[in-house]
Amino acid sequence: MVGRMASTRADDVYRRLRTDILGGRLVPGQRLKFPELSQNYETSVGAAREALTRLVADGFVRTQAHQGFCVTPLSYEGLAELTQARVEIEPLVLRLSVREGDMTWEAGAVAAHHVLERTPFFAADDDTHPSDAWSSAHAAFHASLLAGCRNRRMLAIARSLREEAELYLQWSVAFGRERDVAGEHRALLDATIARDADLAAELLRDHIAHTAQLLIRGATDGPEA
Amino acid sequence: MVGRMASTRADDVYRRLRTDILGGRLVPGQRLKFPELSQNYETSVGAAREALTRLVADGFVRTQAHQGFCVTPLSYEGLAELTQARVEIEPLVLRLSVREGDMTWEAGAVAAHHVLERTPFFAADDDTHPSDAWSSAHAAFHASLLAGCRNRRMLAIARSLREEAELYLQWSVAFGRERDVAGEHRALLDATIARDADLAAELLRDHIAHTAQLLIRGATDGPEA
DNA sequence: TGTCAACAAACTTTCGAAAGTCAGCCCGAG
DNA sequence: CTCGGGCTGACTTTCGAAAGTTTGTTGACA
Repeated sequence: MVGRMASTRADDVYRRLRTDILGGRLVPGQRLKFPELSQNYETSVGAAREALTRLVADGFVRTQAHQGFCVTPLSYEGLAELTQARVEIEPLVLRLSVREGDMTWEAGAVAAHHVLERTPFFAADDDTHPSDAWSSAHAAFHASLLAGCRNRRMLAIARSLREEAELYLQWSVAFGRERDVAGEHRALLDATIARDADLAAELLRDHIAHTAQLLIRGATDGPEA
Repeated sequence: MVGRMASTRADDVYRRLRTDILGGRLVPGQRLKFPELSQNYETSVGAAREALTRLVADGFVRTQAHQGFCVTPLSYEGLAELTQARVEIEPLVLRLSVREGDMTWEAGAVAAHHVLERTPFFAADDDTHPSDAWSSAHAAFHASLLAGCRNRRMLAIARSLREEAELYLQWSVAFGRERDVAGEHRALLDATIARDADLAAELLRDHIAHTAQLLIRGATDGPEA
C-alpha cells in the first residue's frame, strides 16, 4: 500500500461486531467465543480481542477475567438506570444544542426528521422488531437534535447513552402502534428549531420516559426482553 | 495455580499505566511506544496494546491508526469542555447521592474528609505539584461525596470526568496557597451531610468552576500546563 | 447415593516473531 | 537550490501457536 491506511483490522471487526449487536444479530447474553469470532469475522484472536475490549468500554459487551466475553444482557435494572441517566443528561445536552447550534445544524435536524417521518416502523417481512431502516433513521434523528452542542465530551456521553437505548428498543416487543411516536418527534423538532430550550428539554424528557415505560410494560406482558 | 485468577496481565498493565499517568510519571503528549512499554512494564506487545486500548476509552490516551499511542495532551479547549461537563453533570449526581445515600455513605464521606483535611497539599520535597497523597485523598473525598448515588451508570460518568480533572490538577502550576480549598471542602461536606441538595449542588458547581478558573489563570501566567 | 479429587476438553490469555506501514533521509534530476 | 522518488530504520499491527485457566466429566471412595 502506498496511501495512508484509513483503519486497522481490529477497527473493522469492532465496527462489524457493534453493528451486529445493535442490529440484533447477536443476542444479549450470548457468549462470544474466540474460535467462533475469528472464524465468522475472518480475523485472528488478537484482533477480535481488541475489538471486544473496546466494546466492553462502550458497554455493549461484558467480560470477566478468564471467563470470556458476552453481549451485555438486558435487564430491568439496566433499563431503569439507563433511563434515569438519559432523562437527566440528554435534556441538558439538548439545551446546549438549542443554544449553540447554527443553521447547518438546524438543516441537519430537519433533514433527519424528514427521513424518519417517511421510514416505516416495521419491515415488510417482520412486524415484531423495528426495521433496520427505522432504527437507523431514529438514531440519526436523535443524534442530529443533539449535534448542535459544541461540547464534544457531553455530546459523546449523550450519544453513548442513546446507543444503548437503541439496543433495548431493538429487543423490545412491538409497540408504538397505538402511540403517536411520529407526533412526539415532530413536536420535538419544532420546539428545537424554534429554539425553545425549555419546551424541547421537557418534550425530550417525556419522550424518553414514555418510551421506557412502554418497554417495561411490553417486557412484563410478553417476556421477550 | 489452583484458585481463581483474580486478574489478567493486561489488567495489571492497564492499572499501572493509569496510575503512572495520573501520578504524573508519564507526561501528557508523550508518545507511548511498544518497545519501551513492553520493557518498562515487563510484558508483551499484545498485553500493552490491550491496556492502551482501554486507556483510550477512558480518555487518558489518544491513538490514530498506524501512528501509535500517546498520553492525551492537555489543552485549554480540553479543560474548558471538561469543566463545562463537570459543572453540568457532577451536581446532578451529587443531588442523587444526597437524596439516596445511607448512613454508611455519610460515614464514608466524613472519613474521607477527615483524611483530606490532615493531608498536606505539598510533599516535603516538592512545592510545585500537589503531593501524591493529597491527590489521592482529594480524589477519594470527591468520590465519596458522589458514592451515595445508586445509579452506577451516572456514577461512572461523573467519576470518569473527575479523574480527568485530577490530571489537569496534577500538571497545573502551584495554586491554592491563597485559596481556602479546605474551607470549600468542609462546606461541601456539611451541606451534603445536612442533606441540603440545593446548597451542596451549588457549592460543588462553584468549587469546580473556581478550580478551573485558577488552573487557566495559572497556565496563562506560567505556561506549564 | 453423594462427595470429592483427578482428569480431559474447551476456551482464554499471553507471547514473540512476521508482515505491514510510516517518517526521515539521501540522492539525483530539474 | 528545490523537488520528488526510493531507500532505510523504527515502529505498529497482525497472526497463530504455546501456556494457563476454567468447566464439565468420570470414577473411586465413603
